[in-house]
Amino acid sequence: MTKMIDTAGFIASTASPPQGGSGSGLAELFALSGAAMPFARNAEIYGEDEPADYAYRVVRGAVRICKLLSDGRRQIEAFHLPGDIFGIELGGSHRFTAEAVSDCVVLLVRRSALTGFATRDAEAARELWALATRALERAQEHVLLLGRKTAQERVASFLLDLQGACGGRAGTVEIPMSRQDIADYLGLTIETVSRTMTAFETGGLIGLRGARQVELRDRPALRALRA
Amino acid sequence: MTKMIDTAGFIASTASPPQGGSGSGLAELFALSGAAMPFARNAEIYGEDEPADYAYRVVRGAVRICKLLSDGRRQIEAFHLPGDIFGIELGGSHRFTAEAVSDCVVLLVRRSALTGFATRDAEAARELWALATRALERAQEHVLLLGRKTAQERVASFLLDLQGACGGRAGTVEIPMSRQDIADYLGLTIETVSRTMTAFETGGLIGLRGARQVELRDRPALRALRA
DNA sequence: CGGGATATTGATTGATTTCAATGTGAGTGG
DNA sequence: CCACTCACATTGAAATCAATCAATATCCCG
Repeated sequence: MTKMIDTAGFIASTASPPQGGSGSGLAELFALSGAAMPFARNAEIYGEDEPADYAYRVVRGAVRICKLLSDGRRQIEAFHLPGDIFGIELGGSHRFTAEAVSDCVVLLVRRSALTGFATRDAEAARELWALATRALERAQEHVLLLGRKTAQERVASFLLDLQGACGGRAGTVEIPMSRQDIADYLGLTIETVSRTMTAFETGGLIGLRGARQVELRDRPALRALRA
Repeated sequence: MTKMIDTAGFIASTASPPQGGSGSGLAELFALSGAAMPFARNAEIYGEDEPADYAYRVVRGAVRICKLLSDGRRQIEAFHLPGDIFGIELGGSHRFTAEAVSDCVVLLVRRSALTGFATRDAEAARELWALATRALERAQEHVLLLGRKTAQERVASFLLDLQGACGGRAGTVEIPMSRQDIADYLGLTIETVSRTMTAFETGGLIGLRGARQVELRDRPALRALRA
């Protein structure tokens, strides 16, 4: 018996925070004092080693957090969807690059506002800790994915996570990112991702309506594959 | 120009915390009210899904945080060395298993003591956040390692990280874990780890004095390899 | 001085990458 | 409205790196 909803995915969907009472203080902070900023597809939101003076919250679209290795290799560390907060750093500068996967809108608040808030309000401080810990949990799942899983297992995991994150009704998932993005997230090549998707379709596990729309036809089989 | 000391390794070595003033409140909490507990090599410190009622701090020895997949595959998420704090969870239960890599001693404090401390003291709350964020940074580096790196790059990274963590003088590193542990951390097989080490020795990059002691002979070459 | 776990080395297999070509679809301008 | 184009995706064949299977070596400990 597994949980009804995978909590392990790359998206927390903090849009509507779970805890009751006063609601999410951080989300409120963004809502009240956040400056909305639009980014075009593939635009850089912040770059590696740039000063980390702001925290960000996705309003619309999707964002990728990634790093470029010396040669061309790129690793996407995480995707962020509406409601997700990202860009908060321990040190003074960003350790990764953030880019718009699609046209998107994010809210910005000054880092100082955030830390100040957390210093004054114990609940906000806990929320900040919870945020970091959630991010850690996602990164840990990512490690599990990359460490010892086959291409099929990775793609199956990815599709199920995506379904959990932006799954519409009826098991249809809109994929907001390119095959290259998926490959760089899963530690595979686009060719392998493509081949695996095709194999899943051939096997009746999924249905492909173009490259960006997938129907999860056999969720149990996908779950079994995710190892 | 790279940093003199890799901050990216799997060990923070929080033994002597960097910030001045009152010193580390959390470390102090462990020192004052922590209960010391010894574990034999390979003993389980806590198991996956067990209630997470305690936080832990390594005093002596090494600890591995890992998960066993349905089939035999195992992924080690992190190693913890003296000074490291581990086992703090967002939810009520542990998401991984913690085991003693070698005979070791850890200090335990009740989770409630920790959270209570953080609620009362803003500085402690920040420290807790910093702890989670450091763990996140390590996991992110781990993702980078596993995502698109060759066996050579992984082993080179590992050795350099280890040197940063428990490196004695003169570039000699005591490896506290088995080849199997290393393999399960790097997402490789013991055979590949072994062959890579041998290749490094043959190439003059390292010297092996038994399996558990390595001399980093050509650090620049190893750095170049770590990609 | 065994003896069993741990590590190294060797030969072969296999999954994924790489190289290469073809297909498809969205956006644009005639 | 259609053809063009360019980016993106799929498919195919070959190469490669690491895994697997198998045997031997070494080290630690009693």
